[in-house]
This record gives sequence, structure tokens and C-alpha cells, in this order.
Amino acid sequence: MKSHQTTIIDIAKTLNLSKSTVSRALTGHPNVKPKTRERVLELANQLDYQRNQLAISLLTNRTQTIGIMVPEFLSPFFPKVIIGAQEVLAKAGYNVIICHSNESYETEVANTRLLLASRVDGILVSHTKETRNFEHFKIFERKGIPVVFFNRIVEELSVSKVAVDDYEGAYRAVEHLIKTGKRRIAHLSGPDSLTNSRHRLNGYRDALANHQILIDPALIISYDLTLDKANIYVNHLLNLPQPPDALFAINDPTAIEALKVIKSRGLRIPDDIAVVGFSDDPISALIEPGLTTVAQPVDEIGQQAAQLLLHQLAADDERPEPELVVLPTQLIVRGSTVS
Amino acid sequence: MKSHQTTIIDIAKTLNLSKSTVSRALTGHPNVKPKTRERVLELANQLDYQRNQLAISLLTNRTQTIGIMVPEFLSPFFPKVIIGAQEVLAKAGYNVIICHSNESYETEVANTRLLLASRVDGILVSHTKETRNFEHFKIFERKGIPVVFFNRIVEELSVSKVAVDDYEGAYRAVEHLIKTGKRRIAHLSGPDSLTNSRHRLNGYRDALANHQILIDPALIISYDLTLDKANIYVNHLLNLPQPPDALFAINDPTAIEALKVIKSRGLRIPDDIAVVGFSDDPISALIEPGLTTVAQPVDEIGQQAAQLLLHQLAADDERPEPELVVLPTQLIVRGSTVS
DNA sequence: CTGTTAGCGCCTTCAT
DNA sequence: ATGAAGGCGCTAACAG
Repeated sequence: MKSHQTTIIDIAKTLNLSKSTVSRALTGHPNVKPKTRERVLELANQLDYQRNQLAISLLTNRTQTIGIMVPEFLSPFFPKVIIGAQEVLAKAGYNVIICHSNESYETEVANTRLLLASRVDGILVSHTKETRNFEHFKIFERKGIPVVFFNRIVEELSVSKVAVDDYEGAYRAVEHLIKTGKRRIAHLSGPDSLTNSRHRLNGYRDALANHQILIDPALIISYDLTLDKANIYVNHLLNLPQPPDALFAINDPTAIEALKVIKSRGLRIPDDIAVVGFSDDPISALIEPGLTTVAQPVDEIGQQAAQLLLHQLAADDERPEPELVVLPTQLIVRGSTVS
Repeated sequence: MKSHQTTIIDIAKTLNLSKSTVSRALTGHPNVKPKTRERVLELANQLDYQRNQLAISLLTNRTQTIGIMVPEFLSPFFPKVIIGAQEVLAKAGYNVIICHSNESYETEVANTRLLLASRVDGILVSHTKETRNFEHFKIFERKGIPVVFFNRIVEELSVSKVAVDDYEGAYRAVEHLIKTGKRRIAHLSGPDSLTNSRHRLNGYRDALANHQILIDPALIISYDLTLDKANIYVNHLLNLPQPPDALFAINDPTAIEALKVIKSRGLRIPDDIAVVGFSDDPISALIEPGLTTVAQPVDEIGQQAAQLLLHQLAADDERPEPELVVLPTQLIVRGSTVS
């Protein structure tokens, strides 16, 4: 049982005022006698009065709440993005509801309904690796609720987006491997449904092509980003008649799994096989050898996404044109590629 | 600008019905002609109608929303707890608002206000290491909003709590070190404000005492859990005239920082100095040597906390007695203590 | 089976 | 400077 929460009517009755006056006193309306305001504020404070945001939302049709949906938050990437976004949104007076879809399309759709029912004013989304149909996001558009994609973006939807330059990051990573003398460079890629996966693959291809290295399809494996699969594919690559002398992995967890497999086989890193990851998870600096990886400006991704959303929200009449922000990456060289 | 959202009145007008009938059709009330229900549902679907949860909350004085507040979510511990809790709460029809206080007392108090304004039906909390005054949580009690503490609990408040057996876990960890022949066992402890910090310290003390090992105050250091401090104190310990031959760290990040320092000094692990952590963060299995650590049932902490909250929420009249759940830990032995 | 009425807590005209 | 009335979207009696 929830006990009664103080309302303006309680205050009005106690003070023999109308609820209008109490409301005005509380909201700082000028037309209230200072003495009256003082009495109201004091009693409100004394009774732990909290304005009921629900009632106001019902009235204004704005909840001052933003939904953030991420596919997972076990790796530190998404939590950091969320912190960055929350910072910016809080300053602008918005609350945040966080959902995680757990890489499940169904959960994502369900969360979508939850957010609509909560009447969020806007959402920030990174979709699941399973998501190929984006109808559930179009509902937001139709209702005039702005959507901003980050990290995993959807090219077919005309909304604001924040991404890092995956292509460039991958290109530099592979070029780095080539410069250290590697020629048979494998790539463990992610599912085709993810833009960043596709862009990293393109960066990999172009780096090879521009350095006159033939692309061997046997060295490119797309997989679903689960670690046991990573294990299997790394072993598969090492068992090839002509095994790779380097591996560019779609992300750090994959690269770290690869390092494990390679070490357990007694191969030398980076001499026998070098490894590069993507993201610069904190763990990459702690393992041995340190993992060479492409760092992303994680906080900034969240901050920028929030900014783009605020920009959409600010417009009172027509929504402004969608914006696209692409942030730079940085190659961090460690022991997994250079001894 | 937010475009108009479909309401039951829109549907009622279009179909020449009263809004009550539409409401009944939508909520599955039995007293509606099947034909009518069908027409309503079809139109609702066609118009992307979503029930406005705000209006219902205003009516029922329940938001079906639970607030979860954690001090940080960069280490994987709290995210996992949140996932566990969310699972259970979602099944019971509750949404979740996640706040992180960033280990700041001020932010915690601010979040507290945010949650009250959002009219959450209950909260799950792990407080910051700075929090010594718990008045802001008592407001929830006064308003009849149940609070459940987890991980970092508050003994002075009479609410439900979930913790692991920190004392027992610490005791076993230190006993393990003693059994491997260590005698000068240092402890990097957390701030006194945290119950788990105090309990782990007690476990450490009692393990030593019960094995007739004198407790050397110089080997016990309480600190604020920031990694640069950990670095300083580990160095300090190693510089002692009689340095320790083992270190029991309050948590895994601390232990890992210690391993780094120890390795950089060229000491052998575990021969010169053994290290034990607490939590079994995923990284502990990946570094070299592997970190011996006390594993906590992380998902279960979240699930149990959610259960206790649901139990409080279920009671229609009086709140049931607060409950305390203490979950077992498990010592995971790796290379940092046994070669 | 369906319509009417009232009210959740608040803000906002419109009066006074 | 204050009060009265209406309405945000919805559900729950109460009538038919």
C-alpha cells in the first residue's frame, strides 16, 4: 500500500487558499503575495511535497524523459556512452530511461512499446545485431518523436546519427599490420546487419587492395559476435594449410579470445601471428601482450548523440534536418603487433 | 513539435462510440460485443494507438516503474546486477529507470529527487562510498515507497537487503593464503562507510587470528577505491622494511592494479607475493597470472533484490517485515596464489 | 452491452 | 492577489 502523497490540495486546504494560488506560489508565478508564497513553500517543504510530474506531463504532453536503448551492457562501451549522453541530457533537464535489448530483436521491439507507453520525448538507439526490419522505429517518426542512432546506425532511416569512422579506423589498423611486414591478414568480421561491421570490412579490403595484397576470401569470416564462435573460427584459421600471419578482429573481445587461442597453441605473438582489435576496452591494456586496437571516443559518442537529440527537440514547429556526426578513431599500438 | 498522439477519444469519435466502450474494448473487459471490440482493436492498431501510461498512473497512483540506483557502472558488476533485477521486474510488469550516482553523494541525493518526481513504485539501491547520511532514503519510507538495498547495504535502515557473505568470502580467501604458506598478509581495504568493506576486513582479521597469526596494523590500509591510490599503497607496502608476502585486495580492480605494480618491480607471483581479489570480474581470468578471487553470484543479487522488492509491493495493506538475504561466495583459485 | 459522470494532480485561462 | 472552472487521457462506478 502506498500512503497518500502530499498534493497542492492538501496544502491549499491547510492554508485556506485555493489550489491555484498554491500552484502559482510553487511555480514561482509573480502574482502571489510574498507572505503567501513563503507560507506555501514552508508547508510544502515540511510535508515533503514533490510536484507530480505525471500530472504535468499529462497536461503538457511532454515527459522530459529520454529513452536510451542499447543491445548489451556487459562490455564497458555502452555504459560509457550512456554516461556521456546522460550528462548532457541531465543538464538540459531531461531524465533518462535505459533499456537493453540483450541483442534480441524481439526484446528490442518490446522495449520500443515500453518507451512509447512511457511517452518519452525522444530516444537514442543502438540496435541489435538481429535487427533487419526497422518498422518499430518508424512509429516514433510518425508520432513526431525524434530518434537518434549511434554506433550501430541505420542508413535507410532519415534521422540523426552518430558514428565513428569505422572505415578509416579499420583501414589504418590493417595498414599498420602491413607495415609491420604482414601479408596474410585475416579478418573476423561481424554480421552484415551492422553498419560498423560492413564499414570495417570495407576498410580492411581497401587497405589490402591499395597495398597490392590479394584479398583471400578464405581469410574473411563473418560471425555472430559470440565468443565460442570466435574460438572456433580462430582455430579454423590457424588450421588452414596457409594460416594467416595477422588477424584484424571486429572488436576487442574477439581479439582477446583470439590471443587466448593463439597462446594456447604455443604460437608467438606478434611474430607468428599479430592481432588487432577495435574499441580499446580497458582490458586491452591489461592483458599480455597488450592488444593493439582502434580506440573510439566513447564518451563523446554519447554526448554528441544527446546533442543531436536536443537539437531535434528544440525546434518548436518543424523538425530540423537530420544530422550525421562521424567521430575520428585512433590506433593504439601495443605488444600484439609490435614486439 | 510533437504531433498529436491517438487517444481513445479519437477512436470513439471515429467509431461513434463512447470512450468508455473503447476503453473497455482495449483493456479486454468482458462486457463488449465481440464485433465492437474487433472494430476498436483494428482502428487502434491502424492508428498506432498506445495507451497513455501517464494517465493511468495518475489514476492509480502507481507508475509500474522501479528505480535502480548504482554508484557506478564501468566495472561489469552493477550492469549484471541490473540485468538480473530487470529480468525479474519485467516479468512482473514493471519498467525500470536506471540512475548512477557516480560515487557522488550529491548526485545520489539529486537522483533521489528525480526518482520521487518520477513517482517510482519502489527503488533498488547501492549507495555511494561517500554516503554517510541516509535521510534522503528515509523520505521513501515516509511516503510508503519500498526501498531495497543490495551489495552496499545500510544497517541502520529497516528495509529489505541483499548482500553476499563478505565475511565468509574474505575469511576463506585469507585462509587459502595461509594454507599456501603465507604469513605476512596485507589487506587493501575500502572505506569504512561500506558495509562490505567492513565485513571483508573482519573476515581477514578473524582468519588471521584463528590461525594464530598476529595482526600487523601496518599491513592494513583503508583507501577510497581509486586506482591511482591503489598504486601508491601497493608500492608503499612493498617498500616496507618487512614487506608482505601476500595481499588480499578489497576488489578485483585493486588486485589487478597490485599485480601490475608487483610485476613491474620484477617480483615473482605468487612466490614473492601472492594476490587475492574479490568479485571475479571477467578480466580476472584473462590476465596473467590469473587472479585468485572470491566470486559473487552477481545475477542472483539482482534477482533476489527484485524479488524482495516485489514482495514489499505485493502487500496491499501493511508492508511486510523487511527481509535480509545473504548469498554465498565461492573462492576461485588461479595463478596469483598457486603456481 | 453501452453511455454518462466523476476524478487522479496540476496548470491555465477567465473572473473577481 | 486570489478563486473558480476546465481539461490533459484514462478507468471505474453507476445507470440504463
